[in-house]
This record gives sequence, structure tokens and C-alpha cells, in this order.
Amino acid sequence: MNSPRAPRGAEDRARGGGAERARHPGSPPSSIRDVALAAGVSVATVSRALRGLDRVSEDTRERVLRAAEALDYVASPTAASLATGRTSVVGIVLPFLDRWFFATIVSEIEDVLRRSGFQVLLLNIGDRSGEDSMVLDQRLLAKRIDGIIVLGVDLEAAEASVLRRLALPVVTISASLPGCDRVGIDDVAAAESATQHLLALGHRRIGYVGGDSSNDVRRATAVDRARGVHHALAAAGLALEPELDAVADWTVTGGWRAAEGLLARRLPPTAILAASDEMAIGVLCAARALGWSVPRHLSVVGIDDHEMAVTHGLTTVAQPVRSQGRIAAEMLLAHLASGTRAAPARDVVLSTAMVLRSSTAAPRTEPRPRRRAGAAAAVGRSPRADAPTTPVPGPTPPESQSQSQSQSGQTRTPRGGQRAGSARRP
Amino acid sequence: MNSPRAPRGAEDRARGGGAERARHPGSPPSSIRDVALAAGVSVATVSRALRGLDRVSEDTRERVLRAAEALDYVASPTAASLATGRTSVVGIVLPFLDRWFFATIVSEIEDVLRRSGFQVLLLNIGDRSGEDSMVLDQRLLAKRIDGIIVLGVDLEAAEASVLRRLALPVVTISASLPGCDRVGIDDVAAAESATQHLLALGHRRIGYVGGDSSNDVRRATAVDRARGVHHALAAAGLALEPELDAVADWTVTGGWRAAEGLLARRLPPTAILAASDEMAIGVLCAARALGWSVPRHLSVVGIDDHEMAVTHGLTTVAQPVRSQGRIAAEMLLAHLASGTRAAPARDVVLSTAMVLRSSTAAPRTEPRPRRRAGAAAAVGRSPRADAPTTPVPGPTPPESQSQSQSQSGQTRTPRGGQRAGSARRP
DNA sequence: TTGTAAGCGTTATCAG
DNA sequence: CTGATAACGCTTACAA
Repeated sequence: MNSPRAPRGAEDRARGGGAERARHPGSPPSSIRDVALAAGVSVATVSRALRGLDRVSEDTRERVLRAAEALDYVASPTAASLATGRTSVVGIVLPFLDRWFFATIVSEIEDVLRRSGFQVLLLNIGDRSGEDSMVLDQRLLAKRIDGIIVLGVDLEAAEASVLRRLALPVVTISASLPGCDRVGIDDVAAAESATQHLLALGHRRIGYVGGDSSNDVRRATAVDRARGVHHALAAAGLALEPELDAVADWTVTGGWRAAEGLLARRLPPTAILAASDEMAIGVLCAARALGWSVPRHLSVVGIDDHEMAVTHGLTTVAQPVRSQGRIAAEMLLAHLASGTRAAPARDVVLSTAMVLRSSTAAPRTEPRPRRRAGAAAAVGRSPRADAPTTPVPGPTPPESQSQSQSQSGQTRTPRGGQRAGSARRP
Repeated sequence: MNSPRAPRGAEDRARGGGAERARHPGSPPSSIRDVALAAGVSVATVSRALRGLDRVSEDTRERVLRAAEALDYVASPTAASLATGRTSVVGIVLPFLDRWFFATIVSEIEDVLRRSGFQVLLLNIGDRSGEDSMVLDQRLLAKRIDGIIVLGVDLEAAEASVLRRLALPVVTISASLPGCDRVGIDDVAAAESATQHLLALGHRRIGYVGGDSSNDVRRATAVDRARGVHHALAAAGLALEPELDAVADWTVTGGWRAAEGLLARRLPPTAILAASDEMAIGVLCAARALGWSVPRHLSVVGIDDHEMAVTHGLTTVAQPVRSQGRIAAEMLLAHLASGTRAAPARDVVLSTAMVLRSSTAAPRTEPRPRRRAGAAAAVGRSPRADAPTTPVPGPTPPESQSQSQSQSGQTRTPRGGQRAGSARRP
């Protein structure tokens, strides 16, 4: 407690004289009572006046505003929360903050929510692989937030039930939680597109670098994208060779290592599809390090249209990232405003689009160059002044780096009950 | 208010029966009074027992814990804040969340603070160029946070004075605020290193893509890095040609456009130094699009060691990013714990290191290839199946993508009073 | 060791 | 239109 048994009395208030007082760093912040006294009204009136409620005469409101201004008064959000039960804070549950997809979405969510007077509390649960990954429990959530956005995390059953008990409005992005609003893309279809692109070019021996379908934080995404690949191959009468089916951890490094493995096969693939652009970029690095020319000897496709996909000339399936954040935030705001947490859950599926760049081409029939012995080992951190570097013509710079997400073809499909995998693919 | 004039009485409490009650979504969360009643002690005792204070018998504590558990009780942080005046929330002021440097640092800060029981509130003020950039004022900060970290933003005078009035502990990263603790790198020295590297290779005609030194959010960084370039050139008896001195907005696209300008000069540079890796990557794209071979016809250097620097084979000056976040968070925690906001401000300067990759080499005396007419215009979004792509041997993948920041040579230099630009460079 | 009760700064009810 | 005041849920000085 700040100063029990020592209520601020008249003698205390006398020393400052209002505005003057607030100017000094050491002085205690003024409370609604100070304003009431200064304006000559009751605290109730101050509260009403300051919040713009009606039933306050213009004259009074004016006096109150003036007094508040003079005292540098700002209402304590803590006290207001205690009284109202609302916090004006929204939690975002995510597995990483330092990856492009997540950072971009959070940025957009924060932007939308801030304009509506909400603040964002980060609930980073980590990648779940280590032992110190945060678990979502009551303590972290109860009474702190008004709503929650679950971003790219497949929650465990216990966590989902905690969320349900909290009875908060919940919106998920790229993650499913039965009964909650959801926004995302059709991961199956996205992977299908990428695969079909390679098939159309004539590739038959296609490698896949996917996410971990068993115990990844992004399990659902990993599963769906893998399914898309299988579907597309099956439709062409092909199957994914087990030896060309690699798993990585969604990172550049992971994709790099996985590709090293694929390219070392006795019968290597003529094309590699990665479940994310970051992994695809890793594949490009592996190819380069091993002396494979892209797209001459190897085609590479990713999914996401990462900010750095264009700089690598990477062909990919673009998903609208900022839009997902914006829509999720708006859906949550709608619930927050109306108090309707029930209603039939909605599932917003945004469309994706193939973006063709310079990392894919028809497979060559001519043999690839002999693997240079020790090629990978020979390269190090020293500058290679004489390294041959023929430029790959790339696209022109995008009009604007930010905000250029394609949002065409968005579809909002109402949905009832639980989401079935195929329900989102008409 | 939740239910004025309707205090929860015995009849209310009778309907649930403790634990059973909390299981149902609709039931109100239990309060400290419920626990007190269930454990047969006073609320004061519950408070003490649950917070691990002494002066509580083991037996009592046990009963209280059991009751709290049964009731799914979790203390209201709001009420606790109101009573103690502390919020356990730290604000982070930043200009962007969707750029690698910022996302990575925030991620690290969040991690450190979370382990100490603090939560992170994002205060994204935007890039300040638009009219809707957020201004830091009382309303946003007062009574909501216990401390603040200012990340990569040069605050305006008014904002700095608001911060001072709030009397909160403040730590800045890559930004200076007189009298506050600071952590960062020596931007002047970093730019000097990069320049010296090019000079050592034999380059004399060096182009520079810098940040905006006049009205950028990151003004100080822009100024310091530019100064480093000028210093190094001057030390070599050279000067930065005005026509080779370009300004961009720290983005890939910005660097791309700036480089297009530089490469179009009648006497183009043989090397380009960009003030950030993102801009340097843009330079690489421009060079590629215009048919310039890197490093054969153009050397490119950046600053940062962005996550994607390695994938582009970009030579750069690495700065320890996560370390900056970690150290800043720890400094803030120290203040929070000790209550010492005064003390002489400290200035922690972390060391940087040149990372040599494949984007730099000695300048060639042979003429560069004739500019292919319309080379830039010829490339589009269509796949270029026959694009020549000779791979550039690159480094092997890093051991671990995250956490691999070099932290050797960190120096912590005590500092009193205001920070002078040259004070950090012994 | 434990209980009592004031106080934190608002909001919202109800009476004027 | 305004004021008095209970209540929000917790912490803590002080008394027991």
C-alpha cells in the first residue's frame, strides 16, 4: 500500500497548488479526487465528464477538463480495470516473435488494436521443444486480458480447456481451436499449387522439405501442407518417394541441412518443394554450396512469400500475412464490442497465389555437373574474390515493401461447429 | 462495477461449494475471500501464504494452498497493482516490430523479463513519417508500467520530458536519452570497419547508401554510421563523392532503388556500402537486375549481420543483437529490483566484428560488361527457365540459427553525465 | 502467528 | 444534472 493511515489531507494538498505540483518529477501523480477538488465537483462528476458521458452540463465538463489538464491528470487504468472488470488488453499467444511471419502479423494486430484503445500483451510460449517452454495457464491469463489471439500454435488439450474456462473471446490465426473464430489460408491447397507448378514444368522426381508433423508447435500446418503435396502428386499418378521426404524445423538452417541430405541421394530430385520460404531459402543455400545451379539443375519452390523470397528470386505461394492479422484483430474487436462470445464460429479463409520467380524451370535432360569433391567443405568464411557469380535476372522491386499483400479473392465463409480438414476446401 | 449493492453473500456462496464451482465456464472467478473462507483463515493470511511470505505457519500455508488449488484461485493482478502501485509490466517503445533487428531484440527482452515475472507491453510508435505516428504521452504510460525500454527510437524533446516526469527506470538500446542507461554498439566504428575493408581490398570509388540523417526515427544511427564512413575515407585521403552518397529508408526496396541510382552514374562505384544489411540486400538485387556481377564488378558490404545476410553471401559488420536485448532487460531488472533509478547512467558498448563472405573482392581493372539495354525492364514475374545461374560458393550453415551471436569482447564502460558522441570510442 | 481494517483510484448505483 | 457511497480484490500497518 502506498501510505496507509496517512490519507492525503488538506495540509498535504496545500503544499502544491495544483498544476505547479505535477510539473516536478518527484510529486505524486494526481488522482481523480485532486481534480474533483480543483474543479469544485464530486469525483463521480469528474469521472462522467472525463469519459464523455452525458448527464453532465457543458459548463461543468469544461471546468473539469480544465482542472484535469492543469493537474496533468490521467486516470489509472489499474483502478478503472478493477472497477469495471475490463482491462483493455489483448493477449497474443505465439511460438516465436523473431520470425518474419509472426513479427509481421503481430505488428499488424498491434496496429489495429491500438487504434481501438487496446494494448497488446505478448504471450510467447516458445517452440515447445525445450523443457522451458511456457505453458499457458490460469495464472498467466486470468483477469489480465479481455480477449486473446492464438497465432500459429497448436495448443495442448489442457491449455485449450483453460482458455475455455476463462470464457474470453478467442480468435485463432493459422491454428485451430474447436469452436473459436479462425482466420488463415488453406494450407492443403497452397501446397497443392506449389506441387502442381512443379509438375506442370515437367518435374517427376520431386523432393519435399516439410515441417515436423508429429510434435511441432505448428503441427497442423505441417500436416496440411504435407497432405497437399501428397494429394497433388497422387492426382498426377505419382507418390512422394520416402527418400525424398525430409523434415526440418521451418528455419533456413533446417532447410539447408535437409536439402544437403536430399541432394546426396543416389537419384536426387530435380525439384524441391519446401513447406516454408525460410526452408526453401535454406535449400537454395545448400544447392549453391554443393555446386548445383538453380533453376538449371534444381528447381526450388517455397510457401509464404517471405519478405526475402523476392531477393532470392524464389518462386513461391504467397499468402496474405498482414491481412490475417488485421482480420483477426477486427474479429476480436467485434466480440469485444458486442460482448458476443457465442454466435456461430466463423472461419475466414484467405486466398493464396503462385508467385513465379527465377528458382523454377523445366527439368533438364542433360546430366547435372559432376559433384565437385569437397565442394561444401572447401567454402569457408574467407572472402572468395574470384568466385564466379553470374547474376540471375530478378524481378523489379515491389512498389512498396510493406502493405503490398494481395487481398483479392478473400472469402469469408460462415461455419458451424468444429472444423473438418476438408471443410475449408470447397 | 460488477454488481454494486449486491455483495456476494452466504446464499451466493452456498450454491457452488468450492472447487466444483470453478469448473464451470460461467461461474465467477474466485477471490481471495473465497479462499480465506475455504481455508478457515483471514484474507491477510491467504495473501501472505500465497506470496510465500514468512510469518505463516507451515500448517496454515498448507491449508491455504490446498484451498486455492481447489478453487482454481489466481490473484487478480489488477487489484494487486492497485494496492502496491506496481504493475509488473514493462513497456517497449519501438518504431517497427516487423523488421528483423527489432523483432529479434523484442523476442529476447520478452524472454528475459518473463522469467522474472514481468510482462511486455508493446508501444509501437511507427516510423514517424506518416501523420498517424503515435506520440508517447502521459496517457499511454502513466500508471501502466514499472519501467521502459526505448529501442531504436530517437525521441522528441517533449516525449523525453514526459518520460522524465514519469520517473520510471529507463534503458535505451541503439538510441540515446541523456541520463539513461544505454546499450548498443559503436555505430561510427562499425561503419569505419566496413569502409576500411573495402579500402583494404583496393577500392577507391566507394558508394554509400545511408539512412536519412535529418528526420528519420533512427536519426542518431544514420548520423553515426555516415560519420564512420567519412572518417575512414578521410583517413585514407579520400572523400565521399556527393554523387555516390545516397539515402534510403533502411529497407530492401529503399536500398534497391538507391543502388539503381548509384549504378547509373557516369562513373559508377566499384563498391557500395550500405548502412544496413537490408539495404545492402537491396543493392545486391539492383546489381543483379542490372546485370552487374557481385563481387566481380561490384563489391557490396552491409552492417548488422541480418539473418539473411548469410543466405545472400553478404559481407557485413556483425553486431550482437540478442545480447543487446538481454543486457538491456537485465539492466532494467536491476533497477526494478533495487529501486535505484538514479546512480550514474551506464553505457554498455558491445563490440562488432567483420564477417567476410562472398560479396566483396578486389576491384577489377578490366571493364565491366556493357550494360544490357533494358535489362531491368526485361525481367518480370515470369519464370526464366534459361537464366544463367552459376552458384557462388557460400559458407556452411551456422551451427544454430538462433542464439549464435558473438558476444566476445563485450565492454561495459561506466559513464557519468551525458553521453558525448566521441565518448564511446576510446 | 494471525486477524482487523484502511487504503489503493476508479466506476456505477441510487437518491436528490 | 449532481453527489454520496458501495464495491472492485488485493496489500499491509498495526493490534492481538
